[in-house]
Amino acid sequence: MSAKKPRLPRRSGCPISYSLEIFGDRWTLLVLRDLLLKGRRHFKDFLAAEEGIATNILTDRLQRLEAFGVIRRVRDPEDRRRRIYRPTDKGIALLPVLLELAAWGAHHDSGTAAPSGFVARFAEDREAVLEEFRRALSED
Amino acid sequence: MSAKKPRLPRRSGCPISYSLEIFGDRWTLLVLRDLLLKGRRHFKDFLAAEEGIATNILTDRLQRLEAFGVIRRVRDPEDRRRRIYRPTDKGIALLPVLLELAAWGAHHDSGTAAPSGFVARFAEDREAVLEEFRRALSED
DNA sequence: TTTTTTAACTTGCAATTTGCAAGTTATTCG
DNA sequence: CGAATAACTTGCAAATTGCAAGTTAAAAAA
Repeated sequence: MSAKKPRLPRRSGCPISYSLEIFGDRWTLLVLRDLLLKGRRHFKDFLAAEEGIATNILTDRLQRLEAFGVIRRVRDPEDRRRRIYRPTDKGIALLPVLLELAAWGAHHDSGTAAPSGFVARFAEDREAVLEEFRRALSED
Repeated sequence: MSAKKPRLPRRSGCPISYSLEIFGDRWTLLVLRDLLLKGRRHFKDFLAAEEGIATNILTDRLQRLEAFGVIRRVRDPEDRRRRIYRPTDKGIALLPVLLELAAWGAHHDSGTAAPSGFVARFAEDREAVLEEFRRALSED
C-alpha cells in the first residue's frame, strides 16, 4: 500500500500549504470528521455519510490519508471482507483543526445542524471538549 | 458583485461541511493566509505568493470569499487601478482555523519553513498569538 | 455444497475544475 | 501622448470529480 502521497510537487515550505496538500479538497476533512468526531470505522460508514461521497473518491482519500500517516487500515478479524480505519496520533492531532472549522461553520451558518450549545461549550472550555473526543478515540 | 456563492447545492447541515463549501479547495485558505497572517491586501500580492496561484483561480476565490462575506473589496483611493482586499469580522474569525492548520503542518512536516518556535509559542499561549494577529488586522 | 449477498473497491466515461498564457480595459507614469 | 501597470478575462488543454456499472473475495443463505 501507501504509494499515494504526492498529487503535485511541493508548492512551498509553508505549514498551511503542507496541510492543504493533504486536506485541501472538499472531501478529506469530511472523512476525518466521521472518523474522529463520529467514531466511524468502516468504508461503508463513510460512504453512508449525508454528503454522498463517491466510492472512487473515498478510496482515493483513504489511501492518501494512509500514505501520509494520518490513518491506518487493517482487515477486520470478525469479517475479513471489512476494513477498519483508525486514526494515528498524527490523525488525532487534527481534532483542533476540525473543531475550529466546526465552530466557525456553526457560528456563521444560519441553517446549521450543529448540536445545540456546541459553539458555546467549545468557546468556554476548549480543552475539555478536545479531551472528550480524544478519550472516545482511545477507547478501543 | 457577489453573485458567486453556491458552487454546488448544499450537501448537509453539518458545520464542517458548510465550512468546506467555502474553503474546501487547495487555494482559498492560502489566500486567507496571506490576507490574515501576512497582511497582504492587493491582487498582485496574492499572485506573488510562493505557491503560484493562477489569475483566474485567484479571481474566482476572491469573488467567492466576498460573496460569502468573509472579505470586502474596495478600490484603492491612491491608485484606482488597484483593489484593496480586507477581512470582515467573519473573516477574522477564521484565524483559529488557520493557526491550527499551521501548527499541525509545522509539527508534522519535516521540511517546514514555519517560523522557529511558532508551534511552541502557540501551544503555550494560544490566545496571545491570536490576539497579536487580531491587533495587526485592526490597525488600519 | 452451491448459490446469493455483501464489503471494498475498480473502471469507463462524462462533467467540472484547475492551470497556463495570451488578451482586454482602465488607470498611472514617463 | 504612448508605454507600463493592475486587475482581471478568455480559450483551451490537463487534471479531478461524479456517476454508475463491474469485479473479487468473504460471508450468509439455500
